[in-house]
Amino acid sequence: MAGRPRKFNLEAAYNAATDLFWVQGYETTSLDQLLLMMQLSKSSFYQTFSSKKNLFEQCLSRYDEQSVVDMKKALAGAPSAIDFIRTTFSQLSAEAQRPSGRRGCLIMNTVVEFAQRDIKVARIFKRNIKSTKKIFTEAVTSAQTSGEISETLDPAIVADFLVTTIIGLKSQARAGSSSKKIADIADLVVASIINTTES
Amino acid sequence: MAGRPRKFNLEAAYNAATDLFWVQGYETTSLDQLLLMMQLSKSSFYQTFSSKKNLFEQCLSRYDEQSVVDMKKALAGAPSAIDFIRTTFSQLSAEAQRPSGRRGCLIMNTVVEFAQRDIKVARIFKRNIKSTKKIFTEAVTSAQTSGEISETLDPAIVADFLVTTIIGLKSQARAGSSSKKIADIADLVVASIINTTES
DNA sequence: TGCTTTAAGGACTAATCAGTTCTATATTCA
DNA sequence: TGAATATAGAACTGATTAGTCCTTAAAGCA
Repeated sequence: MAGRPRKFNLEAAYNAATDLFWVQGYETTSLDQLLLMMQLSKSSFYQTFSSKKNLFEQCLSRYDEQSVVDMKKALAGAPSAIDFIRTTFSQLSAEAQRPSGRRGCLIMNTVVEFAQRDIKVARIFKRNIKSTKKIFTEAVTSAQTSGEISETLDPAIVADFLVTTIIGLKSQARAGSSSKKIADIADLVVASIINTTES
Repeated sequence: MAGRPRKFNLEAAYNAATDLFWVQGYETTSLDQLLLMMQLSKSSFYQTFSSKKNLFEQCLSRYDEQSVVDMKKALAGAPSAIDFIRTTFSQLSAEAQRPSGRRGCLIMNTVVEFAQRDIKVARIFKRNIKSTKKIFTEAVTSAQTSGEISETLDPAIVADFLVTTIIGLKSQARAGSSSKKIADIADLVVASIINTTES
């Protein structure tokens, strides 16, 4: 057993592919572009990833997992729950200053591109939304306990509201809205959940 | 001069094309699908619309103009500015019950698909955002005068905030979120701008 | 040395794509 | 009637697509 070991960096190849899909979408990204960016021959590509579609699904899953890990880490490391929320939103405007922050959300981009017609994509989207919502629900509940968010609000709905605004803000970033504009909106979002009572 | 008059309905053809692009996006929609839905021969298609890209740009422009006309009409016909805002958001959840309400926003879908790489698309997007924002700014200012929204808030930022949440909610609708969920979030959005003070 | 696997590259397939060209027919007005 | 335009349909082009196949070389381990 045991043959020649893989020469290229699998992680780097996935990242290169993800970056391309993230900027261009699935359909618009050609195999040639992938091979170029991933620095792979066609042979190595198909031996490792089977197909363009399969690679894409793996990139999506990895993106999902990574983003959830990042958020959990951010919540766990934050001084308070409301601080986590505040930081999450202010990061959106900071990131919008770099091209990499103007790619939107890979999963939302994909949902827009594929809409209803791909079950695997829909599954990954639902999993990601569920995980994200859970983290924000925890944060909101915690902020309610410490009195920063009104207890009259349903934490699940506030979480959905926050996720919705993040989707909107990331879309705006992809569309080219200024970092300043995104910062202003983000501030209003955070202020609104702090001051709002009764659902 | 004067030859045989056009037999097919131009308006209906545009609408059929727009519906297809709206659901599927530009790249994924093939010429064959367009000819089928528009009920046109290839000859008539190219004679009338020149190219797939040109038709798409016209569909986008028409969508932009129509949506702005609709919003202006809604604002003008509403009992009050805050009522216009409330109705706009409750319509989002009502529409999400029908498949036609789960297509998202054609312009935002297009921006996600094309991102930075198409100037004409970017222009239409900016025009639409500007018009939409202007209408909401008017509504917010009016609601501030009548005391329903705090005068400490910047109407331009509140307008941007509302546009952002609409984008987020329409994306969620396209992604398949339930009408109930959208209604809950929409209610929170409206409540948040009514109760929030200081920007 | 053999077995196994990776890698690189070139040739190729089969499908699909938007768009063009051509012929024949239909319908309007002057 | 005749000029002008619309319609229909078929044939075709040229480019691009993802994916397969095959050959040759390299690199690991037993």
